[in-house]
Amino acid sequence: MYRHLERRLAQHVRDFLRRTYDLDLPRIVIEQPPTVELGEYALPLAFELAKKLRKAPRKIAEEIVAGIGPIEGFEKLELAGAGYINARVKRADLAAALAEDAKPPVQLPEGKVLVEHSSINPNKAAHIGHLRNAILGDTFVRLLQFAGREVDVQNYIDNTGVQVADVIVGFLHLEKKSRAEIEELVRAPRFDYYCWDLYARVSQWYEQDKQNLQARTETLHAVEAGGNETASVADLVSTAVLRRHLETMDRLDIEYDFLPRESEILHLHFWDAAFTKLKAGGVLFLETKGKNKGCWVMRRAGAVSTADTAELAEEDQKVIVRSNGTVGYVGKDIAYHMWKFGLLGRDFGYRKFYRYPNGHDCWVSTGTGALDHPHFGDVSEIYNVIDARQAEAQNTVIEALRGLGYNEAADHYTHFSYEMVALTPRCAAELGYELSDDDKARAWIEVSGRKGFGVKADDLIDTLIASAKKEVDARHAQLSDAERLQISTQIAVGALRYFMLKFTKSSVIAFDFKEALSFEGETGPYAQYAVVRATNIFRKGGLDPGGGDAASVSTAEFERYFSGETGNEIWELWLTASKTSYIIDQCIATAEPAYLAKHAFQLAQLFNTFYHRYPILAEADEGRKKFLLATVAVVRRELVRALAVMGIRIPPVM
RNA sequence: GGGCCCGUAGCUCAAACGGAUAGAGCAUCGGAUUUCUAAUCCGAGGGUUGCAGGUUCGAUUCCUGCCGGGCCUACCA
Repeated sequence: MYRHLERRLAQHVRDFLRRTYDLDLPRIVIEQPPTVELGEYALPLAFELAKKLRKAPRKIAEEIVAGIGPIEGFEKLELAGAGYINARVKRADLAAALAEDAKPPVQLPEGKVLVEHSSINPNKAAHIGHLRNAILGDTFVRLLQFAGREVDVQNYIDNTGVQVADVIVGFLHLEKKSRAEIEELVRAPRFDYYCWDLYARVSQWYEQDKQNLQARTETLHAVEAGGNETASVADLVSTAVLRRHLETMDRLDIEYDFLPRESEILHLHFWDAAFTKLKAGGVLFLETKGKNKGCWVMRRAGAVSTADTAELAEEDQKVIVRSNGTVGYVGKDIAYHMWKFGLLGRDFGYRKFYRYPNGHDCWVSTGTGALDHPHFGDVSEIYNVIDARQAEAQNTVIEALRGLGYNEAADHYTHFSYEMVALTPRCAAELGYELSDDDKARAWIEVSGRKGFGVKADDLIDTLIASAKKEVDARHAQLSDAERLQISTQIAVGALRYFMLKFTKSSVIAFDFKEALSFEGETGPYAQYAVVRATNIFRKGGLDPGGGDAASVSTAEFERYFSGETGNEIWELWLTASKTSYIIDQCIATAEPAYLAKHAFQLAQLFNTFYHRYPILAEADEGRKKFLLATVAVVRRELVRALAVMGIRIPPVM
């Protein structure tokens, strides 16, 4: 509702400026006044117009306020300060619309959206860095779905890369395991933990003797080529680890629709199709001299030089095809992204891979697969949730699309970039890692899968559940253990998801158990608890928490209860509740889910203050009680909604 | 060397296109509970927004330079 009124206000102001001053402003800036007493919207545009109109800002503001006329849904406009125009909405009207959950129609862009996230190398257990990726990605999916978009969720699986080859080297060369032994291991619980340790050992083994790197090269070639025993073992191992990753993410209610794998990008010759187009389009150039002689190269994204591709200096070149004829990962990524936009002219085979407990199927790519399958790819917009370190590679893919003339696609390609999760030195020490003096002085230390340095995702989730369970056990001894465990899990997931979302994407998270395990203050459980309290009011009162019997407050009653100081205070709660879809729009437009986390916290905070100040069931005045109940119903509904978009559920009790 | 990001309270972070008195949480100190559950609420202290210039009616935000930190800059992915 809030965003609907904002648009109407902007439209009226725009019309007025055109009519009165013959001015066309592309953007009408609309803000929020510092306090709700001053109104619901603030327009600083008089300052901006002062120069153009050669008048004092106050004078312009006066003219606008006097001349704009009535606007549906608004009480009036007011002049404030040195030239602000504050708009007051008709509180009762907005509240009535909110109480009945009115949803003004919105225009949606055409076409499907594809979100790629997680994309964890299937050679070891997932860690906290992967959790940030998956939680950001999954939340963005939910944001888009809330806004009404159709979304494909993809998780790219690099099952033929160096990292998988390394762990296979571990099985075959270090441990000299037979296929039967590996098959046995794969069936053990948390097989990904085994790989975590083995992968770290392989890295050490390489460092002991550079000769050992020979095994990596041979193994990688065998895995890429396919159709041999090594590749078959690699498939066995990477598939088992992948399954573990899906299980881990499912604990957080994160699901995928499709898992495109690099093995199919290779074996279905996606690259050949892309290569032909890239050569024909002049995007790639065969270097004939210098360091990159014999390689097909393209302009590196961000290269300053404006020279032709053929004349680029070495440092501005990005090697796409090596001199031995093999293609690097950026090349494969270009082909994959042409497929995403339906520009490649080839498709994967598909088969079902994993069924979630709720019955949803996750598909995987294959050579020749099922005839009957959902249609993936061929979308109009994509978001790639990939950490900031890969910005240049992502931009190179975008430039390749542009170079081929696919500007429409390039314009709708968003690198959803976020910073890494690192460990505080204290956290690293707690985990038993030996730190150099240099490391001890740092603000954070980067997680490293190669060194086996990090916090594993399942370990963190287990710790959170155990910590929540202690609290739940102490508070709800009458419940069964299974019930207490389920509540603890919901709290743990709420805490973890909120923790990963409360930071803006550009902020490095310096991970610390103390903070992550907190259930108080600005946390997920704080917001969950507010909903549980709201629900309790209805339960104790024998009422429907949906607020069906509370939605019958008349406009006149709303007007009465929203006046005065108390009215302002409760109005602020309603106003904040009305902003959920507005905030969600902002999150999508800026690709920043943290705004929603802040919003949910703010709403929960206002509710807790309200809850403390107004005893509702004890309210003697029936009309006022009905109004207070309507307040709780609306706030509860919006809070449940906002949390659901963040993938956070509400426990029955806390 | 070049490119990108960051620097805000003791700590961890906010502040949408430049806007009204820079806000939260944690920590510290002081209060609130026979109540719709205290995983809560109220209050207090805590800031030269890294430094120096510039643009502007107005700068944490934009521009330039400097200081400090991180990442990228492989015929790895």
